[in-house]
Amino acid sequence: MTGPARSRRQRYRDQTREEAKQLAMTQLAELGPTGVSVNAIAKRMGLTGPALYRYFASRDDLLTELIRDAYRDLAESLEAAGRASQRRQPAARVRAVTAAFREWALAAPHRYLLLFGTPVPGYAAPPDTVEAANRSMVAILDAFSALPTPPAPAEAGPAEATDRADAADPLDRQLADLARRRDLAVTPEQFRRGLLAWTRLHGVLSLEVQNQFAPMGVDPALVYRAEVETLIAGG
Amino acid sequence: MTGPARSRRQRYRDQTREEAKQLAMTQLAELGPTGVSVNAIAKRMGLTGPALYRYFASRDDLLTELIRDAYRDLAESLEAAGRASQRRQPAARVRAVTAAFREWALAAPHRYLLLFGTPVPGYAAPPDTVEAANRSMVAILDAFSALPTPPAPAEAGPAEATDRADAADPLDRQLADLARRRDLAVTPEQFRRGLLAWTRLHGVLSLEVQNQFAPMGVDPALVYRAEVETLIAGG
DNA sequence: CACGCTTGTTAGAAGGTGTAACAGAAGCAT
DNA sequence: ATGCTTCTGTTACACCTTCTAACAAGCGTG
Repeated sequence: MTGPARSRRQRYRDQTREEAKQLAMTQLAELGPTGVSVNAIAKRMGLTGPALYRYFASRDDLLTELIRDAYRDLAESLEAAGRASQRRQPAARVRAVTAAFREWALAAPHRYLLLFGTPVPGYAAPPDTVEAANRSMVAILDAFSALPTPPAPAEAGPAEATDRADAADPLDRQLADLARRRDLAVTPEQFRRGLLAWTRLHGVLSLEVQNQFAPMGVDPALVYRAEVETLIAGG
Repeated sequence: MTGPARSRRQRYRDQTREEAKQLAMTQLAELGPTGVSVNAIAKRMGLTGPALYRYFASRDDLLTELIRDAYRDLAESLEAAGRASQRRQPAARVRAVTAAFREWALAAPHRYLLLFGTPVPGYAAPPDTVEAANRSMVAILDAFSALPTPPAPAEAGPAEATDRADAADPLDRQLADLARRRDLAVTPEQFRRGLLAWTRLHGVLSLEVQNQFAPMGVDPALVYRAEVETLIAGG
């Protein structure tokens, strides 16, 4: 679990980096993404500005680190919620994981926006962040894939090929491909539901976190709940 | 239609402001929200930095103006799509308006993120922007309210009070209140569907605009279409 | 002990926002 | 037309930012 016995210096270095990141997060919360200033962080740590550049190559590098951590933290929260509700009914699991998602977002709205809001300056997300995003996606997918397949409310033909689902819809075909490529044991229907969960819940949270519901007098919690229940019911 | 015969100076002033805003938008597209620099804009206009402060009180003021314009433009696009499809079937109208929404977002992703991404610095949205957001919301709501009421798939009791919908669900009650407060002639069910359209479509667009679908190998257009059709089918 | 890597310092370049003080042009009134 | 006022643009400056360069001092290790 613990690292390979870091040297005294390494430990101190890690500690300094950690402290800087923590201060950056509070600065992010207080002043927004543009308010994260290497200089200010350094001063609060009792250092001069340039000293921090021994620890982070640039301001972007620091932000990337925050994003990386946030992704990891989100994935761990969702996975933990999944594990904690492992032995419960599928619907209860879905409720647990989706609730964890919302709680994570509301616990630190700026952090949520760091991941899903505007990318900061010109800023291209490093490739490992997309992998991290996938971990969260899989956690949600996982919870949803335990649900029974929805009744499929008589789409076109009643006895039409539901089993030969691959070719039916182009989206289903893409999802089947993707599942194959990533070795995920989910049907396209399950994948579709997980994906829609992802986009729908994000839709609500993204607006909630930015207070876009408040002026409308609508309680975001109710909207979120409605979406979750709709998803559980089948889509 | 045209203003009250602005004076020569006023016209020139408006023209200068317009030019600055246009340059700001291209700067926004090229460098992101933090790249919008009053100084750089002024220089590109053949002015010195401080000169532009005669036209905009601050950088935030300029950004607010861009946001205001963007909201207005979005609302007008949606309303135009609604008008253009006025005499078509309800489902076709919904497809037209939602397509207009997506096209508007993709035509200028940075502009979309200006409205629905991270609020720029610390930045509090001026009150008139929320009103502008509502105009777009109403345009979408309008398209959806022409759809036939969904079959309501046997919720709890079969013959239960669907007419007395107010008290049934807290969300429906909030929506009914809101509709009353704003003099909107929509039922809670219609309102609910419009609101969900808003959040769901935003969910897809928000992720698409930030290329969060690309690394997954999923075509956002298909996801969007799926959401639209689901909404048309009843939610 | 002595050498070297790491960490910290100050100085400074380049660029940003925004204010102050001033010069000149445009509009308006007499 | 002349004069007054207001608007527009200038330069100079204060203060902030990121980030590099050059230098000093400390820690760890051979």
